[in-house]
Amino acid sequence: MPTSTVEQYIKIIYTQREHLGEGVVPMKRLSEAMGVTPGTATTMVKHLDEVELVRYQPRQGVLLTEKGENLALRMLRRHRLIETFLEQVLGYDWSEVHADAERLEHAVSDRFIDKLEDYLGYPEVDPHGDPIPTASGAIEPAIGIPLNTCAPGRRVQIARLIDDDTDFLVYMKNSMIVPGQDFGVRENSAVAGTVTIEHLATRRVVTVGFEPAGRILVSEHG
Amino acid sequence: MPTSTVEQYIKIIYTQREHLGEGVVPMKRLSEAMGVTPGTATTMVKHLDEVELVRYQPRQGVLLTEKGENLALRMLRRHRLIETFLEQVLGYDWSEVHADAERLEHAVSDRFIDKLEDYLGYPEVDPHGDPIPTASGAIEPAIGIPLNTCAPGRRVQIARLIDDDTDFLVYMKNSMIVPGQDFGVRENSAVAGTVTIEHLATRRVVTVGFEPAGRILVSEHG
DNA sequence: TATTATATTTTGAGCAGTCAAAACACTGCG
DNA sequence: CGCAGTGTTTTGACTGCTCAAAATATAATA
Ligand SMILES: [Mn+2]
Ligand SMILES: [Mn+2]
Ligand SMILES: [Mn+2]
Ligand SMILES: [Mn+2]
Repeated sequence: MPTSTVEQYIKIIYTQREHLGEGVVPMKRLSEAMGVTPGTATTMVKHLDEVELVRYQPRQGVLLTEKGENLALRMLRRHRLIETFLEQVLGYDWSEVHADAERLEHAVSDRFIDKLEDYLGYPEVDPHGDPIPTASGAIEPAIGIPLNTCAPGRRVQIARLIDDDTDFLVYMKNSMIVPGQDFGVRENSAVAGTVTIEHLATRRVVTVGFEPAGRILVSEHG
Repeated sequence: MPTSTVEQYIKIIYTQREHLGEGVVPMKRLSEAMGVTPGTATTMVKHLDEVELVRYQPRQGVLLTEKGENLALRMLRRHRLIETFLEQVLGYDWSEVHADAERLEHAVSDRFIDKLEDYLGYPEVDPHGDPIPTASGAIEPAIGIPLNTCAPGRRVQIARLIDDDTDFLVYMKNSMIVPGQDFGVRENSAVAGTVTIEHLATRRVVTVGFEPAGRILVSEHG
């Protein structure tokens, strides 16, 4: 059985790879996402290669094997079902759900997760809009396009927020930027590096920087 | 913050001490309950003494300090609320609840536990009849007297079962010996080393050995 | 092409927790 | 008292994970 540390590395490699869109995950990126020195990540990744969870190309980076991908999806499933439970059942604030899930995901059994999923009524996405893999490892393609690619005049609905950073989530929540809310794009200025949107229900206008706007995923409609 | 290992040692020292009734907990007992060699327990206990969680008397045994007792009660609270959740909400079988709680108790936050307690409606005992400490560390004295001290003719109600061993619990459950059930004591023979009781609702008769009968705690009534 | 900056790997060390086995210290007899 | 049995502590070693800092490779720039 993999240790919690191994589980965490594998999950991070999966999500970083998703972030990147293509290619291998370089060590700098991995070590930063893990909060660990680069040397530590190198050592670990060599070990993960030994046990066939990743393929490690020295001086290039790392990729999940089939086996690694399965483990990653199992972890994502755990993480997201736990988040859903914390929010919907225990009444956690939407933005404080992440830290607790980060630890619980390594302590629960498969039995726990399957019963929890049943109790929750087989939700398809977690509170941040991320899709929840099934017990067999199937996952819906994550929906949404980055807000910073949307032209002025479009109407959009918030679909997902990348949920790594609590401060980011708190800020977005205070600005009504949560999954399901409808906005109109007012301005999208590459030179100014900002995107301005208006919350349709409250007419409230918010301006966010280009980088954070990339972590707000929306579906265009209308 | 204490590690999970430290949490586990402290919790075990508390429950072993409770089992013993009085005096210090000797190393053999501790190491067996922890599933660890005696040398390991000695090393650990010296460290726990350093950080003021226990008082260690070499060649005698170990006792919790005030600080250690607080931690123990916090762990017991976690363990028992989690067990209650697994049984009442997720629908775990009464006898398979323990193993999962054993890991989860080290991964949950205080926020989690307090919200869970609220969600469960502030239960007073867990599925095995063990009292649940409050957030401030208060605990009801454990109720019940050992079944092997009950005279023939008495009517008793099952109050608690010592929940360390799954096989024990499964057997008791199959014999209707679960908290809340009423029995009549038919025989209590020190020479034979057995106690025979009859389940009043079904007239079913069960005989158990003296040692296991000591782990069945009942309240006499009627 | 030579130089510099950056990413990566290697090396040596440390911490928490564990075991096996040897050394030691107390029973309680005979 | 002396000795055996049992419980306890000590010692040396190992695993998993980590860091700091030195060594090395690659990419970028002048
Ligand atoms: Mn995690
Ligand atoms: Mn999420
Ligand atoms: Mn435990
Ligand atoms: Mn219990």
